[in-house]
Amino acid sequence: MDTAKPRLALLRSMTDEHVLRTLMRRERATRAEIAAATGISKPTISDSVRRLTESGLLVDTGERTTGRGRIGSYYSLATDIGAALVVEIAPHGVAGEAVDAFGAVLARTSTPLDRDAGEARTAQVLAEVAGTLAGQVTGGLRTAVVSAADPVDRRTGALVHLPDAPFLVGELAPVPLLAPHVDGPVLVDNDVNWAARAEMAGGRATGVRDFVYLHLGEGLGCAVVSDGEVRRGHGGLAGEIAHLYTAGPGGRAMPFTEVFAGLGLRRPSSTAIDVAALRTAVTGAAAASPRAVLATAVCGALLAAISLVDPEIAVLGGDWGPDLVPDVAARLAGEARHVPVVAARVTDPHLTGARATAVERLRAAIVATTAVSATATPAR
Amino acid sequence: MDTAKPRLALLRSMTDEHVLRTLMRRERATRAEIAAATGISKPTISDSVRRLTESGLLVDTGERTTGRGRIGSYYSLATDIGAALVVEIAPHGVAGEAVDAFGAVLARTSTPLDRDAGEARTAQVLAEVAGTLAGQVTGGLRTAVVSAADPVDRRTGALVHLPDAPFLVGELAPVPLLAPHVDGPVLVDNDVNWAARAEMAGGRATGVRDFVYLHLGEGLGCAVVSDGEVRRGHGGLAGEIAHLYTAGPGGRAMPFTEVFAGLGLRRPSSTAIDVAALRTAVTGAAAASPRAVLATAVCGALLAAISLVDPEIAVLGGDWGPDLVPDVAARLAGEARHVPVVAARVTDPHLTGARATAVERLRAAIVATTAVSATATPAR
DNA sequence: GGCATTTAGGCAACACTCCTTACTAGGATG
DNA sequence: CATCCTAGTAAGGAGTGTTGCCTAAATGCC
Repeated sequence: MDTAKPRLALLRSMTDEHVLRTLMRRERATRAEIAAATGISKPTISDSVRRLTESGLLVDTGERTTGRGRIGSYYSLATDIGAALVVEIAPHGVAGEAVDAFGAVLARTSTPLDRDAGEARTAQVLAEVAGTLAGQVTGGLRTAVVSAADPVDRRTGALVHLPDAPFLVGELAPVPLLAPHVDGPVLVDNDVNWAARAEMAGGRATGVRDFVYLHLGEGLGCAVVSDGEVRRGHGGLAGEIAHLYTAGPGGRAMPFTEVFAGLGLRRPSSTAIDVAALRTAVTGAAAASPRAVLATAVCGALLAAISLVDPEIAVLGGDWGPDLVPDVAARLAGEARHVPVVAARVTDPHLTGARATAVERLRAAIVATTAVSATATPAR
Repeated sequence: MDTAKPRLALLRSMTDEHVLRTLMRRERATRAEIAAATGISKPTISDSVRRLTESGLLVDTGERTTGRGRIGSYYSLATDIGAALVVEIAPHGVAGEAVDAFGAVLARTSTPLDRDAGEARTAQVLAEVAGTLAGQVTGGLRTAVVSAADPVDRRTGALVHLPDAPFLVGELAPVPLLAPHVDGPVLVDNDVNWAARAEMAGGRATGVRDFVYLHLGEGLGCAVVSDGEVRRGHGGLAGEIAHLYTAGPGGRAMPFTEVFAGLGLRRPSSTAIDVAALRTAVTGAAAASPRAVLATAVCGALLAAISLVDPEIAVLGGDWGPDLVPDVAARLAGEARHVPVVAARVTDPHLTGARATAVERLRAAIVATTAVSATATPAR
């Protein structure tokens, strides 16, 4: 049954949720202001504020209203209500933030890493970042959201290595590493998905409920957004397009990743794309050919996405994705089905996307403190 | 704000919903039975049943309990509470059903059509089927769910013709055609998506939340199920894979549909696949070659789906899809990423899938009769 | 300076919902 | 015929949210 059992306590917890969510948007407010904002009557709001203050979630800030009329008391969320951890794990380093329920960044830290620092070192740095930030917030970390530059197993949150794709961060399991510092759930997803969420909330895909975000950098990735949500698939590997068959040099069908091998655009003894070499090949005057080959290959991947997910637009991101927008758009326009192709806009999209989700989840955790439990009492 | 305003009327409507949904599962029940099933107290249930009876949604059936103890009265949904229309539009004819809130089929009718009956004739038959069924149910048709053997525009519900794909049913707009006979919303989706929903609810994909359903018949189609829902994409064209680039004869990259043109497996002067010819080519002893080409092409399409949506399994349906399961499975097993490939199981999947959704939507419409409106009263 | 105005908040009464705890009704069971 | 068992009812209570009126205190106008 999806409808909760009707109990008076349910109404009360709904009122409390309205009050809390209002104060997550407004920083501070008097009871009369909360009543006006929610449409709930003043006595009911007063009751709720008294309850929430007693349970420690709200505090009287000591500030008082000025201006005409009776002086009112301002209330706000308690300062020890907790924070959320946001972490970005990339081959070049680990960056972390602690954000509060308003979305404000309370603390920030980052540690650079050598390209081949190794998994043990990365794990150590990740734990250090979490520990540092946990020590800087009152109320502790109540949830964590992690962006990792590798595919993520949806169930365990661990990073996974796909054959013929670069393993940038390496064998790493963020969930157990963060558990000592975070008192709550840890959500791990790959950086491409976070970038797509960032574009959806304020970037080129604002308000778009169905689109794809193609990440073209050292690795190849794609985020699939359907009905307003990033879809991760059964194991979390949705959008891992390295093995997608596309058109390579000479019109031959081949996995996307092999197109780069064929063009000699891979880093030495690696499956990672050599971004510098690729840019040179693409910008060189006499180099019309590799550029056209790449545009065709990208176009093939886009056609697969168009066929399967019917996006409203396609966003190209990553180190060299935006450079190819005109070529891909022109090439795609000649196909039977096509969509607008635009370049990604959000800078630092991985942290930006993860931050918004972290705030959401922190807010949900706070609200859940007062929510009536959904477990129905056994029938008699 | 996603949380409704807390009002006492909300609790009451939740109680009413519990009562109604219980009687949608049980056909008839006494108030004490409803109380036991929902966990809500007997007096509250009695109140709710009185309200719902007065408003005409429930009726005292006149039946009485037998056995020890005081005699109880059985209640059930009113017979004039309405029904849902389920229609399947295919090139070979139009089939329709009227189903009640229990999922029982109240009436059924079908009209065969010639292959080239034309759109006007199809529209006429559709309206006739709806009119016939509307006249056979008390309470009228409160919603309709339509399965059509062509791509469907998600916003308008109209059938659309994609280039280089067969247009089996033709230019048809079911929504305005059904409007005179249905007092409520009309949902149109293509037959492949309904088949996938049928496999999800009792077929090969029972309980699977992420999978793809490949329809291989006269046309080529695919249903994408992510997080337990069929994803339709921006315009409703998700899964229209005719133009997906895959590997054709000689390892050349080409749109899926052109593979069949290259093999001479299209109907004369048409973009539709010649299923009879295909089966002959595939079962013929000396015909190992076209069979391998087809398996490879299907495998390419599957790889695209695996890359983009990460399914748990792949289901092959359609006229000749199940025949190719062993070949495709073997071919796919050699790829870097693969999933189990199984044959579709549900017979008559289009009506089966649509029926379940129709019942769901009918139930929701009935419950909405009593629900408190979500529109908050303006703040004062 | 005096006074009406304005606004936050408190209080009391009310309406409503659900629950608990009896209690009643009336056929089965022995 | 006494007892048991069960559906339903009645009464009372606890706990919501709302309305309407009141107070307190600062502002602004005359």
